[in-house]
Amino acid sequence: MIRRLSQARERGIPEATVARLPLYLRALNGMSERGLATVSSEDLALAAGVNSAKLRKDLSHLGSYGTRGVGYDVEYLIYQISRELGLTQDWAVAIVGVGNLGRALANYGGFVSRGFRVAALLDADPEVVGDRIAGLNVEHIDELEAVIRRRGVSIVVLATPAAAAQQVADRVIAEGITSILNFAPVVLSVPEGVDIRKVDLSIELQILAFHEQRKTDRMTGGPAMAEEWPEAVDL
Amino acid sequence: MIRRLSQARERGIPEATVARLPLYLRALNGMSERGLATVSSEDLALAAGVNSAKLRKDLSHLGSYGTRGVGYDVEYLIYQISRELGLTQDWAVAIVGVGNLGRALANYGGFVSRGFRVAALLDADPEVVGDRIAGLNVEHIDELEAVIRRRGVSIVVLATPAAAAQQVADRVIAEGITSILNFAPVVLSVPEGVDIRKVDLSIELQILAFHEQRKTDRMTGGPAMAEEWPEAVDL
DNA sequence: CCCACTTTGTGCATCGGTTCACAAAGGGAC
DNA sequence: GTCCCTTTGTGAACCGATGCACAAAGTGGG
Repeated sequence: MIRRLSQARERGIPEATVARLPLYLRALNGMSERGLATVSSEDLALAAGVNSAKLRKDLSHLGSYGTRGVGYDVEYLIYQISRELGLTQDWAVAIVGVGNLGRALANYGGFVSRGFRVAALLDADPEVVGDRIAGLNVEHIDELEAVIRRRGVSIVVLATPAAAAQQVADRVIAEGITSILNFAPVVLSVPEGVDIRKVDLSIELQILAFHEQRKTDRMTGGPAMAEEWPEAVDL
Repeated sequence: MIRRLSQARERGIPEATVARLPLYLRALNGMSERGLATVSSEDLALAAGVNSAKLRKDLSHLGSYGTRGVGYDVEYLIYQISRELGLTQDWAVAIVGVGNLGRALANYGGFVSRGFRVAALLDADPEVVGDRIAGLNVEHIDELEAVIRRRGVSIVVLATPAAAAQQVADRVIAEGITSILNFAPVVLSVPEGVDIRKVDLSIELQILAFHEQRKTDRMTGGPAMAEEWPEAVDL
């Protein structure tokens, strides 16, 4: 008996595909709310802002869930993607660092929506420890290990100052955490097997500035005035 | 006369390289503060969390700024990368949407550090209009076009609710803005030539959840119990 | 039952990015 | 000046991702 299924799904969905699945899921949820029963790859791709061939190939990595001539069943696809992403279980998230950003994250609605639950807020500043934010008590960083264990936290969000991030990371990793979302502007060094995702506002701005400069250069000076640095004559 | 320079720099640094330059810049700034005069690709790569061959290739796209046998001059390289990224001029940034996130962004120190200046805060809620945040007056969204023009804003940060983002984007684009950093969880549709960068907290979490699930699966159930969805028998 | 039409799933060419490995280039000792 | 050591800059192989284009599979009408 030939196990056709495994052909597509057997261990390993491309990373680029994984990064787009949440996008598809969001688009599908919108369609579900609007009462759509099925959707074609063309329409879904449009809503998600990608090319339809790419969408089909992405979905084909999960399995063969479409119907030729018809499209994809919206609810069924939502279920499949959710399951693949692990959103059918719920994840307890701890936010470390309750400054402006940590507060914003704690209050961010889209967080809880699907699968994620803010289970703890921690900070080192005695001034904010004990505050009630988004229905949670802010706890002292000394409690970090205990809180992680007690609440079954499996994802940690770092919203601390840069100087504290590595230290906190080391502690949560020692406690068995292997998934970290880091907002602090530092390169964390972590052992094999720990997943770090980094969100860095100033890097995003710098990338924009690069392109913006290119655009305005093209308008005005142009390529000719490319070499206007002080010294540095190169051949 | 052969223009060897253009070989490397002529129009176009790979996108992947551009995304890493800010990382190098941050590492270099740290070294500069610690008084280091030169740095090898090996050391800089380590500090930035990348492979040294990749670092060298990245830098080679800007020009030939290293010295064989020695390494790179820290200050000089900072200057070159800054210039390439367009950080030698300063950019006026407007933040639209002064909720929790907008407030966090306005107060974020690393923002101003190099080249960026928060020049305006705008919101639709009359409750917050007039508030003073991070030394700025919050202005009403009706003033959007006027403020952009008056303050010479060239980068807009969207921290509005999802429902408002597209509308605000349309307005700022009409005003000539071509660089947008979007925190709202929507796919913006924009004309050719407008650069959008998207930061999406819930997508990052979902990607983490995917990997976390894989890891715990491997520990417990394993690959055998991969097909446990209700209906759906596939061949 | 057959035909025309729609839409998926995928083989294949292509592209951009990463990594290896090494020749070329510079520094310093003698 | 010559030799040895260090480190850059890059050619070339490799790898993953993208997009085209089409065969396969399904629907609906007559």
